Amino acid sequence: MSTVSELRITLDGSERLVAAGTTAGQALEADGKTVVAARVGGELRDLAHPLRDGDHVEPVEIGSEDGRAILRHSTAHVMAQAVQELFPEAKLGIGPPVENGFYYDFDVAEPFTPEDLKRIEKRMREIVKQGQQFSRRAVSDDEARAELAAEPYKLELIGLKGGASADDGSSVEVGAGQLTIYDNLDAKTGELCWKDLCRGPHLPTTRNIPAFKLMRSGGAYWRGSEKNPQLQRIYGTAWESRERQDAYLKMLEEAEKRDHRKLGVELDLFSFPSEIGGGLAIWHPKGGIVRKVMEDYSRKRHEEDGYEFVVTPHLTKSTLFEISGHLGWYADGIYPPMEMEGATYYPKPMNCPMHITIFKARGRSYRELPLRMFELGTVYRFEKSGVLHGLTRARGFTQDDAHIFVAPDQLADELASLLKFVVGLLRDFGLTEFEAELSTRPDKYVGEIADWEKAQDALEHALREAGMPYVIAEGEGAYYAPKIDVHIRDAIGRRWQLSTLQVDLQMPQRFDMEFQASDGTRQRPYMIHRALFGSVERFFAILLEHYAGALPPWLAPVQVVGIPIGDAHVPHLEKVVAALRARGIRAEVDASDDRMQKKIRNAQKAKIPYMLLAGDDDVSKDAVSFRYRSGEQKNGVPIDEAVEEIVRAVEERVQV
RNA sequence: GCCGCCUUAGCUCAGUCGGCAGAGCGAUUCACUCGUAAUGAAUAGGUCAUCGGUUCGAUUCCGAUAGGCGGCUCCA
Repeated sequence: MSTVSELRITLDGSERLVAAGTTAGQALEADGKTVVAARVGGELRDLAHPLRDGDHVEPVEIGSEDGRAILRHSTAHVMAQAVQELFPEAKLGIGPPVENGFYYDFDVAEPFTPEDLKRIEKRMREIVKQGQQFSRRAVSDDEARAELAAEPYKLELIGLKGGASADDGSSVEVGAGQLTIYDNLDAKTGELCWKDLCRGPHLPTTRNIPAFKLMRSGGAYWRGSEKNPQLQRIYGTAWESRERQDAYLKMLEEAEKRDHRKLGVELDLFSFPSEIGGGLAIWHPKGGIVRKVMEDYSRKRHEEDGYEFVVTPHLTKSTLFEISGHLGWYADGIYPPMEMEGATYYPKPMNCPMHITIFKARGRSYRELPLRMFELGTVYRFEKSGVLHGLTRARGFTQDDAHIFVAPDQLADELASLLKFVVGLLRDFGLTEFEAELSTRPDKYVGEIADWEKAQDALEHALREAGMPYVIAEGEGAYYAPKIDVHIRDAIGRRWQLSTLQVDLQMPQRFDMEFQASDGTRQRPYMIHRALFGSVERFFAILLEHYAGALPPWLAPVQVVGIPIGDAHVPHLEKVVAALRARGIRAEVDASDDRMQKKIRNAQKAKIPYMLLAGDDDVSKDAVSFRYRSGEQKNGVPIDEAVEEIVRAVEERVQV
């Protein structure tokens, strides 16, 4: 190898000559605060990485996606250092960056307490202040084993090298190539303070961590498997500025306030009484009416779009789920069987076999296709107690489930129109941001590749027709079908998976479905599974959180409350409310003996869209005065006009 | 299901270093009749989650069970 005194590098697209031995950080003139790492030849590197002739160098800013991941990973190191200083017996698991933060797993005898977290965080702040340097050092496997002899989990990772996966986070610690250890060096003396097996890169020093906070701790299985020992995981967050961190914490606070379980109690919508059982909700009148409005609207739209309505029982003999294969593959999620008169019955976990049975009830002609069956079908799935989460993860719920049977040549068009239908309906509920995922054939699949490709092409065609942004999730499809999942973003930026469209290549075959084609031959239909809300309960919960409980008028359980200034004004308001009810508006008069101000407060807390006040002035003019949720008011509105305003808002499904 | 934390009135929570418990809101009743976020007063309401142990005595300490919450795993 010849020694060169100058290197030719490409910096942000333009060529430059720099002295031999120049680091990425020097070339980028990085101060370590804004630019915290470099991308050299497409790979993320420390700023201290020495450049070679021909390198392409780009800066990585701390606020970028990569920059934040590096910041969070470095913060995880600082946390692990603090933990091992305070708990010398703690063994290290892994500590990767994750969305919005990072975690590190530790094997400790006693789980961490909130007080422990405070002590750890305090020690971390000291380490950050010390400005310890993150220093990279390449080691051989044997050297690493010797240095980390006291870290059994790290030794296991060394053994895994190459096989490390992004799934369990282990790839953060060991890459496929050379092992590296990061030493934390004292800023003044250069003395070794701590070290960790790590692929990097890292921030230049701990002082480059602008803001962080420990969030919570909990148990976590080593490498994500129930069979492995349980470690203690500490979660933290870290950001490029105090402001960004505060905004994130505020978002979490806001999310907590919007928690549908909390709003469900406050607004008297639903509950999960323990005497009924975990994951089984009862709907109170106020929640029940919202549900009814949602379901009615869904039915109306389905009717307009050519669906047929079917109803199927909640229990079925085992036969259907034996044919479908669910009893073999998903037995864990199915409630235990009931034996009756020599037969075995199950509560149904899905509706599709029932709908297929309806298809098969008689011979079908190509003239009937596409045949679209819709049912608000209640299903029961056994979910482990630890996973239940309000209405979003329940044991009994109602799917807005449709199964569409098409001739093969109808698939593409049907999918395209389905997707438009889905988006249209979601928009009507006030959701505006959609993203889709197209999940393709997984490694373990059934069926013919040609069929898979045809189905995938049809799904992709549908996405383009609908103009929906999408990403391809390679290999993420179900074993029996590719699918489109539609995600929405709610008012505070959270992503929720909602609708799903699956092209099923298996069920028609398993159930030996067929229709008679125009040429008299019998052919197998394609089947599309389509849930739009996913489940009515879950969608309700998402809407409630999206709107923070302040549902738009068309969905609000009580749309109008009449508030009299004094008792004498009650009859006047009753007249107004009667006029509203005649137009289908859910309105009532608050004739309780609270003071008017208290009634306003109550209505405001109940997030009622319209308060209509009336005193002597209004009565004399045959008018009412509006108070909106915003606190704005509009006085002396003639009754007819007031009714029209409210009816219009409900009909147009606008938010107010 | 696993790890941790929690469970006191309908709701939100205080409290008892072991001596049979309190507030606010809500509910009920009475008075007040009021112009845009809480009128005042009175009353009712609790086997302190359940079961067992320690103790002269347990809501309080210990154990088990159930339910909830945060993670993990899972999510057809």
